[in-house]
Amino acid sequence: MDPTPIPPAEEYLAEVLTVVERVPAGRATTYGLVAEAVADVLGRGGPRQVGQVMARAGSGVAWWRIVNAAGSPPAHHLDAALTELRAEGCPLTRDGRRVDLRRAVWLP
DNA sequence: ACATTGACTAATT
DNA sequence: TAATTAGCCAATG
Repeated sequence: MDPTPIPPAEEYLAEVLTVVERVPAGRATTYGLVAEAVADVLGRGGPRQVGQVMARAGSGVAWWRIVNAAGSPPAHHLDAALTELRAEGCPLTRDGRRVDLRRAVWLP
């Protein structure tokens, strides 16, 4: 029988979204950490793959809780992300342009 | 099969 | 602190 008619990319997509859903409001995590969590299950993928998935995911997911290692949300919707994060009470840096990962990071 | 691309990261300057 | 460089992994043309 065919237990997996699921394309690898779709499986990876699903796993990434699962991890993203676990990030609590008011906290944030990085592409790299999500990639590691997914790799623990699927054994493949890296930060760039997570980014690719998020780009495809669109709305319906809390994409603004995923930031790069420096704490900056994706440049595509930087202002929108900062607005959402602020609304959730996510700790930001003094200049208010990035997430203060030292306090806000959530480990998968 | 090869080259290009991308919501990345870490090290260097 | 910010800009640049090199490395990385899979999707796409």
